[in-house]
Amino acid sequence: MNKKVRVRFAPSPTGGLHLGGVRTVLYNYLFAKKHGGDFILRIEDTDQSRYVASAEQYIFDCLKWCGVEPDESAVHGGEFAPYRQSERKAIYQQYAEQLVKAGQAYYAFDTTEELEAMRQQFKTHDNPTPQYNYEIRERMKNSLTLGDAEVQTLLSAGTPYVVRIKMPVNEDIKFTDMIRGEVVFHSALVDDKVLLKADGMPTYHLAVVVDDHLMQISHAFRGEEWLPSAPVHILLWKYLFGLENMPQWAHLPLILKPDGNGKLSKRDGDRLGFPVFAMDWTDPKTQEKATGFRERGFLPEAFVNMLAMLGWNDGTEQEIFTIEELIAKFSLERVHKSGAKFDYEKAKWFNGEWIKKTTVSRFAFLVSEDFASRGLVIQNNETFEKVLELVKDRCTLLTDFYDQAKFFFVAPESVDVDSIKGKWNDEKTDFFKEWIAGLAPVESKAVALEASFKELAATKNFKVGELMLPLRIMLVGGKFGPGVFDIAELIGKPETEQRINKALNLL
RNA sequence: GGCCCGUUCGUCUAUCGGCUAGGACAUCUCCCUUUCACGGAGGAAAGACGGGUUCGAUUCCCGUACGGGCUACCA
Repeated sequence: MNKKVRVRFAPSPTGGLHLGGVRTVLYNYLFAKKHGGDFILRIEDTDQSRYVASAEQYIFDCLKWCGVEPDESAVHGGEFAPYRQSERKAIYQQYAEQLVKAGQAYYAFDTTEELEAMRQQFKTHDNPTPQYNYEIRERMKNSLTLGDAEVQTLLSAGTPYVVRIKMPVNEDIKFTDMIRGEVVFHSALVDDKVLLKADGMPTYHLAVVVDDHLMQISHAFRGEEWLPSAPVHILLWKYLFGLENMPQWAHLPLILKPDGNGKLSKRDGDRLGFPVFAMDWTDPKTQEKATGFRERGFLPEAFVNMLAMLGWNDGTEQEIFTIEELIAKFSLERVHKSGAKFDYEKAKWFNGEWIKKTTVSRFAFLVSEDFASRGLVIQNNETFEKVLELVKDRCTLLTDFYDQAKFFFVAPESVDVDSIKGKWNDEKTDFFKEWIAGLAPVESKAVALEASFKELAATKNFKVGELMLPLRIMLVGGKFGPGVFDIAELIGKPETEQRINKALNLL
């Protein structure tokens, strides 16, 4: 390994960025940073008709939020620009031509209808989906079966064509995957994949090989779903740039649906009620909306931590890692081979742990934004942070703070007096009136409030227990929240008095 | 159908031939808390199956079964 470590991620901008994608980026990033290398972001806008600039921006925003920004990309620049496939079109065409000239690829003029007819014709019970392979290509309309003159005529007439790779008839194609070890494919079982489409754009197969070479990629990470097409890429490397220059491959295990089986899809989020995208995402084509982890109230540190553990661990029992720790400890040898079902409950647990260990000032602003979006504008940041500190142990998502802390700023709309009505009497009413009247007009500390409360209860022969729940319900509205006297201290005497009186009227 | 990959508690996983199979999430019980959480203690819960190799297999090999991925002019 004498090449500088250089990895890349190549998202399709129209697909958003979901769990599997973020994890691939993350492993790329961790590996590059660990080895002092670079992380490049290339955009797979192969289908120009669907290319949307805002969707590309979305990818960058997600990576920025996650803290795994690329060193080089269409927005960051760098020595291997351009980074959008659409802007590299001519480069791919040149390599496709080179392959055709060398007899390693060929022009194919078959129309969609002709391909469909072929599939119908050769379809059998044992072979439901006939492939355009070494046998079939002899019976199709391409530069292998047509004479040179005819091919030239078609070409000069502007007949649409694609370039297909010519798979060898009998060859074992093997390579060593960094995660799976040696993998062998037989060339006869792989079809003649399209390399260059009729619109002149490359398919992923050509683009990935050409760009990995030109961008000097040393290690290539991608999902396991790409494993079956690896032989095409290996062959392309052999033909174009030499196997000795090929990056090392790592095929990552898939992230699976929590229920049943299969790859986690965008749909599963809606169906099961959890996010699958890093941030809120609107499909540019269908306008379908999907919520993101960020908007659901996840801290990026927790999101990244959770994703890192879905397919890797350091061999110890540690589960909470900072990104720096992940970089230091990440190793491909410890990446798992089998897919992992996504567990939203565990994801929330990670977030709860991160909220607990993070100082509130780090996310106070985010929470205040959430409050504001629900119509509660925070005026005093100092008390706001005190409140967050008080309730943070009860929150697993940033959006939980609203329900847990709302009553500090506005009196509860509904007060659950039913819970205490049954055992209520005039003596209790008198107790509360007397207690509140006896309080110092300015601020009182929680301990002082508690002492005076207990003292008065004792002189009036009440058990403190009979009065604590009523006080809580008066101030909070229900049976939840942190210590009552902490609440009373923070909301201040006038507000405390008001809430008590309001509740007494209801009783 | 074909090819490829995989298989330890419900879920995520540890184990690189010696295992009373460990941890975490979820679940259950108890404790703490004059609320709800947090926290603490404990319980139940796993090596797909069949053959080898070996003194000894969860671990290595081979079959079988099951699961997944791919099988487009999508990535």
